[in-house]
Amino acid sequence: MENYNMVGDLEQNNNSLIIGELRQGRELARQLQRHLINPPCLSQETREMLVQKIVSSYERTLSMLMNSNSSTSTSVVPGGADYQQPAVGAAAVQPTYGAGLGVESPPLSGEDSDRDQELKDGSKKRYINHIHTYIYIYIYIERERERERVLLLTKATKRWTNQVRINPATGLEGTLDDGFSWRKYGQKDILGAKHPSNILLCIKLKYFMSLLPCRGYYRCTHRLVQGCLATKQVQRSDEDPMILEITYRGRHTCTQASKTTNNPPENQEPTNMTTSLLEYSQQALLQHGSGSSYQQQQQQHPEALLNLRRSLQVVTDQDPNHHHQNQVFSPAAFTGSSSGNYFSPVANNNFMSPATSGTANNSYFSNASPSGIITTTFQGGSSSNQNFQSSDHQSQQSEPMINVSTAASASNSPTVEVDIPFGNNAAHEFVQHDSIFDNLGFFSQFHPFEK
DNA sequence: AGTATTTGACCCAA
DNA sequence: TTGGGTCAAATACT
Repeated sequence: MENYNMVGDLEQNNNSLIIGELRQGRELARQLQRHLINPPCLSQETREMLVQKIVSSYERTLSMLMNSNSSTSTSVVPGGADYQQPAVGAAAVQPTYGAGLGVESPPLSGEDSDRDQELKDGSKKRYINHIHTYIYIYIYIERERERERVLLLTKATKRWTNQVRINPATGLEGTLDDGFSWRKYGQKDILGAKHPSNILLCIKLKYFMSLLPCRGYYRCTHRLVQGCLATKQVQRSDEDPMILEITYRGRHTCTQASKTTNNPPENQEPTNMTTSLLEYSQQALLQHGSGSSYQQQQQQHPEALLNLRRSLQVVTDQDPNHHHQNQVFSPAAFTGSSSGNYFSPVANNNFMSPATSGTANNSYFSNASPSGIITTTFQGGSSSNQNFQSSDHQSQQSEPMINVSTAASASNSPTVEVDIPFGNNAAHEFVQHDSIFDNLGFFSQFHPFEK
């Protein structure tokens, strides 16, 4: 009897402690909630301290529960004369919690077994509720942290812009491959754009392949796994539709930053970007000259070209056999980096020979002019322009092959995918050009049915 | 099946 | 209210 009372007292004490811990945890969570919902008035350290306190509180509670369970399972005999059922609050912390933690509960017997089982189930539910609450708080805190990080990135980090000029005579001049892998997460129309955004209107106005003025949003592929917050936006320049603006934000903190020799972390800043691009291009030229990707692409090309041609064939109402120019590309053949729709603007263009290009006319895609100008400018911080004249390229063994494949999104926003396989860094980009074909000279080069 | 892209909806600051 | 930026379900691709 005395022994039971002693155990009961100990249990009461333990329950009180547990309840106290839970209440403290709840209060801490409420504090944190207030500070997260209201405008931030706590430092990151204070928040982390609060979180740590909450975690500690729950850990202590769990520890007590475990102890409580182990002690009662060995010394308490349920149903004893002086055995006191815990108070309502304490019921939530009875030894039966142990079941939820994988700890065996004391065996039940006699008439009280059903009643104890009910208590056990109720306690388990409350326990699970506590755990859920904790998890919710944790998730909420983590989300807030992430939002804060992104906000910081948006407002505080440097931005710089890399501009790539599209030469009407030769196609895209330059690389959009910066050595990093990106994942597109959004696209928006650019308001106030000078060019029509309605694709039907584009067709009426003979804006064949006139692409919708929009901005693509990209983030580092490793954002989720490695928390890399680097982002970039690709859009056509408002001043010059033949210039693509690639605006970068934030440094890469992922493993790419260290692995990508072309773009070491410090070169993510505007000051060194030009140098990086120059070195990058030169290295790419060398890699391409001895690389095996060229052969591979040679083999891919005929089929790809057929796909391209099929996609360009649009039958009109007037003449089913006539290939009309003022139509939209079929999306299917042009999406994806591995579609392999290669055609090069460079002179040395063996892989575009008629023998392997099906019925497509080689002249549509090959151009006598070698690679022209890459205009690289930076905004914010230092600025510089770097022109890569064709002579630079000709001095190399081989020129970089520029894969320009056309693509159309489901939103009727045809895009031009520029895939420049520079060595192993053959990242691809989808770039919006809404007036590439406004220029008839440029248009005529890429349209295989009007020459 | 796993991964990437598209795209309408949503949030928020100006 | 509007526009920039992001989310996330649907879809496409490999």
